[in-house]
Amino acid sequence: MAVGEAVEVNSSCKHCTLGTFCRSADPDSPLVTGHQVLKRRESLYSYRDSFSSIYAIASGAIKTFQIDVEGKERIHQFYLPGEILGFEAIHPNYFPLSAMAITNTKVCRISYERLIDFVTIHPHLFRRLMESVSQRFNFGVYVTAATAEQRMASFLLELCGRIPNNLSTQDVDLCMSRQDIGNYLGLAAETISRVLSRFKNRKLIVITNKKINVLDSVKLQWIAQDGLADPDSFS
Amino acid sequence: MAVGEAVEVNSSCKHCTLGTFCRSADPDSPLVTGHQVLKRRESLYSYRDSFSSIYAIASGAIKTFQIDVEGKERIHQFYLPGEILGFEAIHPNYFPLSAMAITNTKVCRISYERLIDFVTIHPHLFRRLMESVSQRFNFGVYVTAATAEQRMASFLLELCGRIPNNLSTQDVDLCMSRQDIGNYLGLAAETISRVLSRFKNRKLIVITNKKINVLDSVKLQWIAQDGLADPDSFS
DNA sequence: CGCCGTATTGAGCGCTCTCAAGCTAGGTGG
DNA sequence: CCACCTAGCTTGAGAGCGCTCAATACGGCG
Repeated sequence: MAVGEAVEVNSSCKHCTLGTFCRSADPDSPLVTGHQVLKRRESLYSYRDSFSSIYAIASGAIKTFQIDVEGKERIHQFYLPGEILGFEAIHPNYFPLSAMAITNTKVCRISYERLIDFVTIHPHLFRRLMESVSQRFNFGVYVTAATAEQRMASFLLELCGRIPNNLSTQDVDLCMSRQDIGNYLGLAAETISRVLSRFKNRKLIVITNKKINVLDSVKLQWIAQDGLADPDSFS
Repeated sequence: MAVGEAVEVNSSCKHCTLGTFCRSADPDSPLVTGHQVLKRRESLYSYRDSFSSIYAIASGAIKTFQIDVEGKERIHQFYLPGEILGFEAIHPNYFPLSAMAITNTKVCRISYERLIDFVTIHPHLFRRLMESVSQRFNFGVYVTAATAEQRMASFLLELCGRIPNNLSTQDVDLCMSRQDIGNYLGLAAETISRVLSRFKNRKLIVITNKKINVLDSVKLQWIAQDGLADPDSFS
């Protein structure tokens, strides 16, 4: 997509970190310098790619990850609509993690140099950016929790809160595979499957294919906090 | 310390994220609005404290953590001289984690509102700040690694790279307790002790009290990457 | 309808945890 | 200056959670 092309607005834009900044600039120097449409499994950038832009998710979802010598994938983070990825690349000046679409995805490219200019002119954009960074620092604080149930409960609750337009905050679209969740939480895919089944049997959630409906977020919070099974749990 | 007081320079300042910005302002409106000296175990801020400032470490070290219902501590991050903490509090507008000195420590307080003003005037400060944020995002990517040895090796190597003035990059001052390291890596303190002993027996490191000397960073990197013991390891 | 990737479920093993007992180092007071 | 005291570290033994390997079930897509 050519630089300066008009930026269309879609439903997720109104929840985006950038707010209206991506559309408020003059046509010759927009903040968002292009879009990219990715199919599932397509790469946004790869380990050691040179850095010049960060990206905002317009729709879909992206995972950032490393591959170890044995070929095992360690997922560093998932990114959902409205969220920004690529900050990791600023300091080393290359991407230290690879990024791949886990579903059909559209991203907005933000030139880092242009972002610096914008921030200087618009203090409010700096606020938005730091809020996004701040939120990101709070993601995944639970990945070292003692038990698999603690990690999974925390993960589900966090996802509920991150999904834009989630009125009920009860329905989660599990766009990532069990393997991906496992690679994020430091657990085997089979363990993810088992824990979800246990949650289902305890009537804490309903699983319908890739969608999860949280029935009892209070008990999930208990589990997330201390890993103790609730009194009336007969796995 | 009164606002506007002259900011003294110590050895760690020249490696600080803020660079010279903390001293470059006019006396009526400095970026650093005060200092705080903490003894070991003293609290810098606590969970749910209201947010108005972030902090730069001048000397010493700080840990940020949560306490669960069972009283177990989960450490989110360690902060060393020159590093900045408190970003997590921007979005919720309160501190979602507690912060405590793990050794005698001195911090510089940075008013967030003043930081916003400064960034607008000084694009270079924005660059420094984003570099710091970027670095921080790359910390601890290994905490979900499969084995305890992988996590510990990665942790040691990361610490080597983070210590300011570390010419050899081989000596690490382990200012935190085994328990703290365990709470950070999601392992028991006993496991930390055992892994360090194994590294010592394999002649990968030398442990003298709280100091660690890395003898074979190459093998540590192998362990960090795939958890495989090297051929000549007789734990 | 049949294929293939993904998810589920089971059995057995192994790494890490827990519990517990020494050990070490640093600080305190006689 | 040394004995004591305490907190932290080390090391051992046994148990348990999650991993691996494997078989089966499911579901999307041609």
